[in-house]
Amino acid sequence: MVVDQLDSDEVDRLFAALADPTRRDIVARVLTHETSVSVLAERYAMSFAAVQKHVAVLERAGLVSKRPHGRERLVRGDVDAIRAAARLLDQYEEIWRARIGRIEDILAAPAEGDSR
Amino acid sequence: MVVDQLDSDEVDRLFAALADPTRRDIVARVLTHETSVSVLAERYAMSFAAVQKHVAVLERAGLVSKRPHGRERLVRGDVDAIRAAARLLDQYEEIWRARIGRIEDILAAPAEGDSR
DNA sequence: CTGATCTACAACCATGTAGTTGTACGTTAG
DNA sequence: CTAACGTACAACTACATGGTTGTAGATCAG
Repeated sequence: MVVDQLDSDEVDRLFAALADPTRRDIVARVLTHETSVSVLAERYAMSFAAVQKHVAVLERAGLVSKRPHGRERLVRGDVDAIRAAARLLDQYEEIWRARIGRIEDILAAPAEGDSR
Repeated sequence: MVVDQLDSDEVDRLFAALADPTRRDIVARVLTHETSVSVLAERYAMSFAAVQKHVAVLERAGLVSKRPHGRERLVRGDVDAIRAAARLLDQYEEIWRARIGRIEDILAAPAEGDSR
């Protein structure tokens, strides 16, 4: 299990990595099948090197990891990174819910200085 | 409520907008307080125009919206966009869980050709 | 061993992004 | 009315990013 406390740079890399359709597709694929980079590359209308770069971005973000298998590198998705991102978003929703509480406080309090 | 079906470009904009610490901070702030752009700008060590641009990025991503209030524009966070992003991530986790099912199938099946 | 395959990496180009400053315009305060 | 304020937008710089091609090192197949 991965440490759940992400610093700002890690969050940057996480969301930035997810902000590209090719990379999201790669993540979805390697979450189910561990796949070599070259097999991945066949699926996309770009060069092998371009796919390699996308994988590197995902790896720096912690969304995938590679392991050597003979001459190929098998890429596999890391669901923990996705959960960490999801937790982040949940925290924003909690901030939002806290606001509701305050509004209800305001409504519950009798209007002071209601100078309309 | 916002339409929940996001196309690829919208997802790109969503995650890209979240991939910046200043923008995440702005979102957190305006989720609780509706805040003018100039008041927001005081909080960050950059020019007013730079903050304005960040707000514009967030707006294009659907994470905030602006409403005119006299000469100022009040920015408020939209939690629906955050929920949409969270749902996206949940879908990746579901993809991952589906893989588990398949692994269990493999384990359940008697080993064929178990040539160790 | 030799050739084909998979990967890594560097160099390069085009484009987008984050920041700046400057200008212009509507709105509020006095 | 005039001055100050809040915003919008354009132009510019610096740098990151997504793509390319080319080269080189490991590893596998025959």
